[in-house]
Amino acid sequence: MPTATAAQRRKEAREAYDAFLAECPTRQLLETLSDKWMGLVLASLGEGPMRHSELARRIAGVSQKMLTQTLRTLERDGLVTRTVTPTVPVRVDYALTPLGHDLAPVMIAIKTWAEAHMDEVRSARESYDETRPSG
Amino acid sequence: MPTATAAQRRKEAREAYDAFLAECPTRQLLETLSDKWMGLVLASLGEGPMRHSELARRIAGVSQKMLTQTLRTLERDGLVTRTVTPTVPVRVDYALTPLGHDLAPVMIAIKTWAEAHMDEVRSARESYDETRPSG
DNA sequence: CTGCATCCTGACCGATACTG
DNA sequence: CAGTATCGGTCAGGATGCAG
Repeated sequence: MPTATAAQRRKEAREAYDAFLAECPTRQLLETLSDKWMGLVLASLGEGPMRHSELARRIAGVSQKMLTQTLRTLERDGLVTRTVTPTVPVRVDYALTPLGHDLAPVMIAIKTWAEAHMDEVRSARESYDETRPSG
Repeated sequence: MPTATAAQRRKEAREAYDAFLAECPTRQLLETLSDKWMGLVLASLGEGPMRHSELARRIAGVSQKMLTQTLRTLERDGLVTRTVTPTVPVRVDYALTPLGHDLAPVMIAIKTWAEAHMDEVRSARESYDETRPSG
């Protein structure tokens, strides 16, 4: 079809997606991105490539299992590359792909927002809890 | 201490918060914001105030329970206002607070990103799954 | 229409042990 | 060091029924 360029088709596809619809695949992607550790992992890797153990140290409280699971999902979704160096012991490096680099700033923005507005949220909570101490 | 203005103290507090630390309250706030329906609710209300039933319709697949729960959290955190009009039947309107208006664009950005890059993620998944069909 | 309480299932996630 | 597998407790969250 000579009139439909790749760019045009991409644009159409983009407009067809709507995360407000339950059946839309973007809904599932949005939920994946909203997973507990996604933001922190992406924010970490946004600072540069890291080894598995470095990530575990950077992101306090994440279990080895959850970290691996999160990284696997990110790898499958094309946001992160996994590079194994077959030394003894093995060394595994993770880095953002171009797609991952595109997303990372957005995830970092949420983290930054949370850190910047924590005080306001806190006082809002205090007001709310005072208003209804018992229900 | 006369040299520490309110603005300065606020700045210091902001710098002291770090979501990478497990004990930091922002970690919990980040998890709250990452909850399943937060993004979609904030994105909806970013378009303007809405009634409970309107939100339920806009956000396909959300249960009444989860919607109420999400809205309560948002209200408590000072991101959303809840206005009850004591008609029969009751009418309840939700709207973003200034703080909510500050956050909404960031949440919308994630939703938009997901919709814009769904195709790339999809093909990344296909490649990944082809590479390891049985593990 | 909006919201609360209850029940109940399944998924998430941490702990642990084992492989390369 | 990095990853997989298994077990088990916890809890998110859907369904339902009732209230204002």
